[in-house]
Amino acid sequence: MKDGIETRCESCIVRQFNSLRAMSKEELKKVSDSKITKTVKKGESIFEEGDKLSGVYCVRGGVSKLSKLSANGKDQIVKLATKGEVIGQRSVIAEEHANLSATAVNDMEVCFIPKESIVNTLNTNPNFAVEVLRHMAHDLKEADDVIVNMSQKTVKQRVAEAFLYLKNNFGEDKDGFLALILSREDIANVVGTATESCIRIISEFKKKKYIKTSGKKIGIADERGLQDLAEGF
Amino acid sequence: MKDGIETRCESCIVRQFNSLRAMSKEELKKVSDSKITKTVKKGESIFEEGDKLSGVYCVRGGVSKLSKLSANGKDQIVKLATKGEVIGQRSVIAEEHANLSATAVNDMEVCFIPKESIVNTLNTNPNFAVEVLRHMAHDLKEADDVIVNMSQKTVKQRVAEAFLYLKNNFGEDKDGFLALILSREDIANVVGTATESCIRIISEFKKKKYIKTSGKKIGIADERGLQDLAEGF
DNA sequence: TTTAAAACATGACTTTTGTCATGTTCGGAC
DNA sequence: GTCCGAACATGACAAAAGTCATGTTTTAAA
Repeated sequence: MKDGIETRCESCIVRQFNSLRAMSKEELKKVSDSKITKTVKKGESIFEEGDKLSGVYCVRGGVSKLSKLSANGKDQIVKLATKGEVIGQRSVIAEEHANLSATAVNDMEVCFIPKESIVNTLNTNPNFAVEVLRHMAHDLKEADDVIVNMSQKTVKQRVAEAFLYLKNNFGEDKDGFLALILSREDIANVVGTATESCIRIISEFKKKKYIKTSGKKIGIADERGLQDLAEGF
Repeated sequence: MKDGIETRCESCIVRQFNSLRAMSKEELKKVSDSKITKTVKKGESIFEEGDKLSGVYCVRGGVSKLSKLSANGKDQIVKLATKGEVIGQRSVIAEEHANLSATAVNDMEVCFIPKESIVNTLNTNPNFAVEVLRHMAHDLKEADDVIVNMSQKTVKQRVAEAFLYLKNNFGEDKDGFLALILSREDIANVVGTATESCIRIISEFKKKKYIKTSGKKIGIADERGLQDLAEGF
């Protein structure tokens, strides 16, 4: 992780997507003065499970995977955080060590915001607190939905869902391939399965024309078909 | 669900366990004046997935399961809420329809608190907002951990964990049986497996002396053994 | 450009888990 | 007490998923 170019939060577009937009001008100025912009290269870690975080990270660009190592040695990816999302919030608010590790999936630019600015604003600006609460409520709903999918859907259904999720949240390039490129292993870790099983299912989907591939790029060829599959038809 | 006996929030012990303790005397008085105490009999529903909630429910006694129906017709139990917990909070805060159904696992007493009292206090009392935020942060961590367990542990490990969880969170009776009695089907729905698989594993655990049973009561006989099993040894 | 490591891919086999069928036990209504 | 339905239990089998082995292709570094 390396320090990067200075920018002001006040004029940062990314802020529109996250709870920082509920801050007052003065609060934002304080945050901006105390923040540090950093670049994180693909594969590098932002923080590790168990770390004591002294602040949060606002994602300006790139994508981070939030994952947790399980006893069997596999890294379950719990969430993918992209432009506009704030990571590390939960640990800072709960005053706990990080429960998840954050790793750059591709080159990233993040702003580190010391926790004091966040905690102070939380304690004095109810608008901000409620805004953060709303975001957390949303994350919790998503997590609950993931629990249901993990426990009730087959691996094949979950892989299909993962592709639809990637399309809806990260979009496609001009040739119709998913804009976010993940390794087969990462896909397996999102879905919660063995890498080999994941690869096998990708091969099957390709054979059945649900998807197309080109190198490690994957494109959705039959969205309706994938949807039906994910729903269990 | 039936209306019950009047009590005042100000003197309710249950409040100590939840975010209501961050309310001021006056705020609490308003809540107390607007709340309705209800009794819910075992098996009855408090609210259903998709309902528009007009308030939250504070659990005074008994246990509620929060579950979601999946496409395959099974009801995944996402959380068990007990004395002191507030349910429906997430939906009210996010201003969304309920994502989960709440059903009484045994006879319950709950207080319905209209959302206005909650929302007003959130917007004006940062202490309360932060307190709610902390609880939500805790729930989110738990949900993340469940995701990892669901995707990386075997059914056997998850059943073992479920028993340890029930012991730690609901305790045991004088004879060493788990105080919270769940049907085999409910256990299966917590663990995310077929009822038959769950029953089979219970039989196996009994044979191997990890647990003892008496009717539908289950007692932990070898906690260390169950822990090792849950960790994958 | 060569080359070694990592990522991708597939076959063969095992283990885990789900499903269907069937039977038993238990608890409450009558 | 008798009866009925729900919950519990178990066997037999099928399907899903994991593991191990092995080979191929990419990628990135020397």
